[in-house]
Amino acid sequence: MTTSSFAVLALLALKPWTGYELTRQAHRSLRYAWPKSERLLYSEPKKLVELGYATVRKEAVGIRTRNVYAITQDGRDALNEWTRTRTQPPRLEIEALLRLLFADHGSRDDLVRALDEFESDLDEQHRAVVELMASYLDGGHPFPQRTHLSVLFATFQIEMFKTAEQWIEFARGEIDGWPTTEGLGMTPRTEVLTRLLAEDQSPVR
Amino acid sequence: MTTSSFAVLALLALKPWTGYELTRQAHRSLRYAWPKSERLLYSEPKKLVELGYATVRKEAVGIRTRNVYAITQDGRDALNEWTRTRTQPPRLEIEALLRLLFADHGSRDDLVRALDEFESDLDEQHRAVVELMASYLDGGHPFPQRTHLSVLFATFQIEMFKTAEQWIEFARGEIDGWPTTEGLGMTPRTEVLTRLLAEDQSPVR
DNA sequence: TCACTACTACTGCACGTTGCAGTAGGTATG
DNA sequence: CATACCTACTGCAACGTGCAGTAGTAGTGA
Repeated sequence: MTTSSFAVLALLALKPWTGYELTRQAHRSLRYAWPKSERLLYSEPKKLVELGYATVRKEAVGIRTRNVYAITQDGRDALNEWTRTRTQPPRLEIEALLRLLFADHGSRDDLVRALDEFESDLDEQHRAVVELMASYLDGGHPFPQRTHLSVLFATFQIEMFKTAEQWIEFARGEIDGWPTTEGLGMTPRTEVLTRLLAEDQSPVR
Repeated sequence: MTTSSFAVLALLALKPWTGYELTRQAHRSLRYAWPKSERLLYSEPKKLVELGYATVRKEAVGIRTRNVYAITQDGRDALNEWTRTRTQPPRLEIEALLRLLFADHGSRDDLVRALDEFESDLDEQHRAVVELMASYLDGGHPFPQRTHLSVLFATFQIEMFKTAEQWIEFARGEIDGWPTTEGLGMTPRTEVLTRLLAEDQSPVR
């Protein structure tokens, strides 16, 4: 059982889903905390069935069938045990920052473009969360009794999006003042920033 | 060539490294933007050699040898081309938030503990960055001419750490007001938060 | 000088995960 | 009736991780 298995198990604890529905639901609700491929979302419930944590039922849709997965009591027990285990450390993959770290191998325009792309990726996700919150106000939550959890999670997302977007604006300003991406080193401005950071102070706000 | 291949290639562009040194350097400098396993860091340079982007030289250390990898001109060209390609969207894996989303399957204590663990993981990384900045002030950067890039990157990290830590404090306060993790739904307080978020405003600060 | 420990320096392997191609029926629209 | 999009998967190669295993090197103190 991996964390991804428990993520799927937790979805099954809400209600039975078909494989396809699991991919949709994971895309909507898990994507920002635990992003997993569609492919995996089709494989995991099969593993859960083998372990006795879920059951499958074949359902007819015209000539075709689909798999409906449901959690078992053993599954609920396993889920409850999982909540008592140590949480894994966070893991952030941000290619735009990798580009920044090695920006001296490309032009200033390349770096600025990487930041632009980062910003538009964030904007897209940011807007989606804001819209989701608006829909909750209209009673649009699929599991109304869980709204308090979704909203607290959304608070985290909005905070992070805003901070990241502010930093991008800040970074653009800094880079504007660079004659090139290469070889600048510890300029007076960079020293000011380093000094602030060494005292754990924010140069952005 | 994956993004990870380019990450290793970018390290080789700085200077030649042994396999072991690559794992150390990736741990120090790439971990927060592009976290990769030690295992991969040993495999990637071999692939680069096969592609003609790097060379290996066996170096004797007593009875044993180690592999020293160096970038080729083809490698530098490939690296420069990479800076012009589309940046991948960011990807965040935060198990603590997954626990929050499904906190109704465990106790309130479990949820609070998950947040505590999240916080201590962040704290550890946060402190490491602050210390790194202090060391830069003492001229401790291994590639002094690249300090401006490292420091701008560190600015991002500090901003994100501070924001995440503030949110954790906020979340603890919210959860304190919950009688249980389960079934609360759209309470008056949650509605206040939802309304703020739907208007893209921060409930935290 | 010798035991011990920590560091250096990897490799093999099983398993988790992704991306993509392929397959094909169902449903709504004009 | 065509066609486009949605539903509903599976197979497979390749990417990536964690862990066990192997073993030489360097430094410390007894």
